[in-house]
Amino acid sequence: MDAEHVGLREIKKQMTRDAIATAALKLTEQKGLNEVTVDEIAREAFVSPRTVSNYFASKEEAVLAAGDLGIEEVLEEFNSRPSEDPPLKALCELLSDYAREHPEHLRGASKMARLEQLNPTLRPFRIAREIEMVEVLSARVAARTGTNVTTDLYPSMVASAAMSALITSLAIWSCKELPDESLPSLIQDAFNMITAGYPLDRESPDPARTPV
Amino acid sequence: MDAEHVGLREIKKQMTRDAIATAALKLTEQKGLNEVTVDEIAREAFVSPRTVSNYFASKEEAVLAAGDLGIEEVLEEFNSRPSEDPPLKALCELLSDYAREHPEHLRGASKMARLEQLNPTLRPFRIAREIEMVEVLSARVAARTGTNVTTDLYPSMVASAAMSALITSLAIWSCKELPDESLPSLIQDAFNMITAGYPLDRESPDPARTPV
DNA sequence: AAGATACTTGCAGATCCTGCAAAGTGCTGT
DNA sequence: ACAGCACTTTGCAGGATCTGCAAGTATCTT
Repeated sequence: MDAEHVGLREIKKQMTRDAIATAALKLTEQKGLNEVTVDEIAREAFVSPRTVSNYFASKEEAVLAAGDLGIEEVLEEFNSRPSEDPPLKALCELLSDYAREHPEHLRGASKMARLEQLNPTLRPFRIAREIEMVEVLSARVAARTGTNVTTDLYPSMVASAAMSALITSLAIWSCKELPDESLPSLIQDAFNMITAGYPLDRESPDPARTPV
Repeated sequence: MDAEHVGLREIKKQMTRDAIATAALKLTEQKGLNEVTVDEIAREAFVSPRTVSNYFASKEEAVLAAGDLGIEEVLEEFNSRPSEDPPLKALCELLSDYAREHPEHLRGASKMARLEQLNPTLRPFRIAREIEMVEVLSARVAARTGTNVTTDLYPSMVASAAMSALITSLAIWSCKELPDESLPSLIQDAFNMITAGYPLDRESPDPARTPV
């Protein structure tokens, strides 16, 4: 069995997974998640209700799977590129590059944000996924810097700060309806605020804030 | 109707709420949340199953309600004490003072952390609560500093960083089984790392890390 | 081609959650 | 005190979710 070789089985599996997720997302956009039943999603995706449960533990997870950014890939890259740069610098570059090169994904993210406001049931699950990523990231930061996740403050706090920079940037960018091009620099601003130690809380009277 | 006057009704309501939450926590500690049914919780708390649903939307929320720290109160104090100090400084003081004065609550927190590892269903709900607090905090930071939650990076990032400092400190303190007295200074270390701009990511080669 | 393996499906049972209406309990004004 | 009001508890019914299990179907390996 080659590592290259992807069987028909794998392909079909991915296809039904996508079909279910897409169906869930579509129906949710139409009627709101509360009005959508698993049976409906199943019908829309041309599978049995039982199969839906085989792929997702709940409606919510199905919807979220559809709105998935490729952030996992970014973390993957962070992992596989063992540069000597300090973690926050590397992450800043990776994320702002990603924002520059894949604006589609990020448009999708802001769509999901709106969907989440309309369907609060989604929140806990989305956030749980976010936290999982932070934990993965913490471990990698620790590995890179020779620190220890369970005993040092550093790795967890860096991971959390980086995620916060990304999420906050996205929220502001989406809320202000800024053009795609401005997102990368907004992300850089956020990271700068982190490494600058949150100027408003130090000597400088003027915060690094983006004016309205 | 005085603002002071608390009717018998209110008292009873709070009591049944506590009874249900306590019952949920107790049973979960005994058998694991998966093996606990709402009916059981109801029996343990001497109420009908329907009443359990009246108070909590799910078993998970009932369990979490039992392990509630008094962090809301701390935020309350942050709100009601309009000092001129920068937010991160004020929060650092408030939280480390709180850790010094109410170690019981924080012991409870680390118990809940263990419970959460054993019962992963709890995670999404706990985290969702955390995020809610971050959002409240963001709003207050914004109000204090004259910034805007929806257009400025500053308030959300500060709130998130502060929560991260608290959570990470608690995790490490709990994991290392440190004495109660050391928690406040650990929290201060975490806040120092924030305002110092995460030393490892700047010029200093030596991170502000706590050695094993 | 044939056996092993993995995916899909239907069904049954347990549980959860909600609306509704009836009964119980605390509250308020006279 | 007591009558009327408001809120809470409760049981019941119905719809929905989730899981294990067993049978059927498709894919993979040799």
